[in-house]
Amino acid sequence: MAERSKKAIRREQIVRGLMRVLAKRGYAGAPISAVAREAGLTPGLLHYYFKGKQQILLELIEAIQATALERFEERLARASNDPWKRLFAFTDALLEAGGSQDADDAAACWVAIAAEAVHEPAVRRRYRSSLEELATLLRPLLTDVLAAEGRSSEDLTSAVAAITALIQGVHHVDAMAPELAPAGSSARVARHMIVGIVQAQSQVGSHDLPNDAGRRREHR
Amino acid sequence: MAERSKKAIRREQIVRGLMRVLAKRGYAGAPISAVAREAGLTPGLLHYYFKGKQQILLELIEAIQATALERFEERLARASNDPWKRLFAFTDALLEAGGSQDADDAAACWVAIAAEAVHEPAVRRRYRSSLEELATLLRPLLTDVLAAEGRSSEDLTSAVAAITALIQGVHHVDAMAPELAPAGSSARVARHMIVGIVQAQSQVGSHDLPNDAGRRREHR
Amino acid sequence: MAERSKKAIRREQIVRGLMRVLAKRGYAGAPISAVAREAGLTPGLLHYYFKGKQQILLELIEAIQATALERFEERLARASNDPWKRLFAFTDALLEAGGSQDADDAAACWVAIAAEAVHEPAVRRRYRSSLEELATLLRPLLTDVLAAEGRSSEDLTSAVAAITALIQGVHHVDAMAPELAPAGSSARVARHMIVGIVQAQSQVGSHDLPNDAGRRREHR
Amino acid sequence: MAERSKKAIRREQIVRGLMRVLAKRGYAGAPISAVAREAGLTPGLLHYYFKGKQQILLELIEAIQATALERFEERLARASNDPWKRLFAFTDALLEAGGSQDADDAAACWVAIAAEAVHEPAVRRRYRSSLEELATLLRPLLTDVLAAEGRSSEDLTSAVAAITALIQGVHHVDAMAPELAPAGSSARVARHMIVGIVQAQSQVGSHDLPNDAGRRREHR
DNA sequence: TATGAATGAGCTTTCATTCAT
DNA sequence: AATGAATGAAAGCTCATTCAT
Repeated sequence: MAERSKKAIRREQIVRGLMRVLAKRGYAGAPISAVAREAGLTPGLLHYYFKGKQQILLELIEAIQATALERFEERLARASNDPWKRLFAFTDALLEAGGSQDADDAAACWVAIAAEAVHEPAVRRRYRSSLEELATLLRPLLTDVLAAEGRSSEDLTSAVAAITALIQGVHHVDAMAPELAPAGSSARVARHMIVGIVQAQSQVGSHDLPNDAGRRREHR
Repeated sequence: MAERSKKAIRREQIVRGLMRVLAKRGYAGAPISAVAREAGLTPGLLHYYFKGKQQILLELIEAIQATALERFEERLARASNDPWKRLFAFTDALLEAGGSQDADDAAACWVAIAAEAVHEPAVRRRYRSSLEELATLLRPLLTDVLAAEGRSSEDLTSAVAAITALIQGVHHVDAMAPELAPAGSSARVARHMIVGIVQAQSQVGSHDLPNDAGRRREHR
Repeated sequence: MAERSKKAIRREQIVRGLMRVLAKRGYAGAPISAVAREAGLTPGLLHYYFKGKQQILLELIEAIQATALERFEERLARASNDPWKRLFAFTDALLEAGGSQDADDAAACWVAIAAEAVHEPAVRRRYRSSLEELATLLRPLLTDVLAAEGRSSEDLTSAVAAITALIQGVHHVDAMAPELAPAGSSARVARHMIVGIVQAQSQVGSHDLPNDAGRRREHR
Repeated sequence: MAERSKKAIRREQIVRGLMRVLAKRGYAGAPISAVAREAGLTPGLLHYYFKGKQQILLELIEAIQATALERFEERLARASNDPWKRLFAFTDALLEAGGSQDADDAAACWVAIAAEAVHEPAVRRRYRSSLEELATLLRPLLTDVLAAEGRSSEDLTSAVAAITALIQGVHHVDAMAPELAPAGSSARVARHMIVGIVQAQSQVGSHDLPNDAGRRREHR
């Protein structure tokens, strides 16, 4: 068990080392030697615990995802059975930023990871399965909300995709141009948007939206 | 004019070369030699027209932005004075994807550009000013819509940030996991979300959203 | 003649361009393009007037030498028939520095030229013939002084070499560590040394110098 | 100790590699690959032990200086307390050439180093401090000689600069046109000049040298 | 387990020179 | 005479990875 523990500790050390360097300097600016230095280890040792640099990145993706999902679990446990609260437990958990250095680092890393995913098949696979996992968790939460609001679930897929995209976009803007969005407002803004999506759901798909949107008001 | 054209043509050739390679292989995977090959030129010549690799990237950011804004201008010219149509001219222009190879490439590039922006100050500056330009264009469009809907503009900043984030996120998902969102649904989904945001505007800021959200409709 | 003149003017322009860049940035830091810019010409044109970069350097060596010898001629013309004055006309002409920008540039160039001469046979040849020309001019001047002082000319060769070395060394120090020698003192210091050499001449070659030097005083 | 030795040995190997290539081909003609080949190492390894090419050069400057000063220490240890002998221990140590391949290489290197010093601030700094170190060592030696000869030390600075310049110039001529000076005569010639300088010292500063010089002896 | 020396491939960039115009 | 676009060969440097210890 001490053996197993040592290995796990080392791997975690290394993954955290990559996270910190990646957040500050990007993937190309994160040579193994810098990651090793950040982790307090030597370059050679990284290859003892990981087959290659990419393996560390893959594990980082999992780690970031796992951390976000842990936050979700915690919030979910404290949430009542109210479907809205459960849904927001999810979005708040994923959009929590500025709270900790780790959360900020994770957001910055996520952008770098996405860039790698564009052209590295292995990274792309892992990255996609992260997105799919989020979608899988999100789907029942959203279904419950729609049910509670008396809406149909016909365009559920699009709504899930939209929320997923929104989450990515918020990470993006938080990492790159935090001054665009008032500090800490991300989660709150996202809640508004999601409320909007759910409200819009009922009209979606059957109308030419702009005209309809304008007319809807007139009927008031 | 032919003189001016020669230089401009070469630079455009090079920028397009970077765009294509960048979309497929990422920034680190886009060596000057590959960009030159893609552009049908020699590596040395790229440095004749550009001071360095980063300069090409900066020009690419401008080019992508310019192309998107051209699409916006076109749509705006064809749009009536209806504030909703004008707003959607903007979002549709920015989210149009799958239409052309260039548009898809641009979306993929945007992710790579963002990753560079995280740690390259010059790229970050240009990237930010792109986001700010979008926000600047978006603000009056959204203000008009809110006015037409009889809503206040008090939380305009957050709404603009939200839409900007959404656009980035959609590019992200389109580039990385297009199967999450049904083909070509991005622009339509975005319209729904924006309608939702505007509708949500009136309640924003005064209520604790999760609790309120579920009940809001019931009270109507 | 206008044709001939044009060509001569251009070549001089180019050589002066190299001199200025060479003095500031060294040979490796003096690309053809920079020389052309300094000369107000285009890179292609330099190769029209010179076969290659090295040719310009060779002509620069001649130009610097010619300028120094012109200064010598001028001073010699104004000097009386006093052998010492004629000798100092030579050393002063070669060590004049700080007087003009050109003279300072020339000193700095001379160091760069020497460095090229170490490994470029053609440069080395020209450089050596410059030194030999100086030696040739110096020899009769020194002979006359020795004769006037009633000294033998037996170690003339060494004395000439010594003065030549001193001139090079002064250029060296002037270019690199001007604060070591009080401003403008080079020529004056050199005069002192040369007086010393001539005075020492008579004892040179037959004694073990240190012992002798010490004893010489005792005999006073 | 073996650990310390390994690193020190490698660095010395590399510095010597640079010295040999530099002496033959100049700085621009001494690519890292050639230095590595000369040292029996691979190019990548040079960057493992040195941050860059310039760092190797800086270390070479120190090494050459250190070697010369070691020779000086040796000679000084064997010298009596005679001030002349001690002074000549210095000049002989610095002008010893033709004795070893290393000494010849060092002289040729010195010219290349000077050329770099003209335009590379870091090299210039190190080069200057070498000259200043020489001056610092030379000053007390010369002061003692002047005292022993009953001369004042009023123009000590100029005399030190003059001797320093002479040493540089002799290296220069030795490296470039050794046939100008009879083989091995450098040190001997330098002795003569220095004796001359010391003798000239007493007249320095009070007379207009050229006019006076010829007559000086006659008046005695 | 751990180290860090060593390698080699690959990158960006510079530049003398050529040449069509 | 003059331009400046184009080439291609090199250079310095970085870094993932391997491996002897």
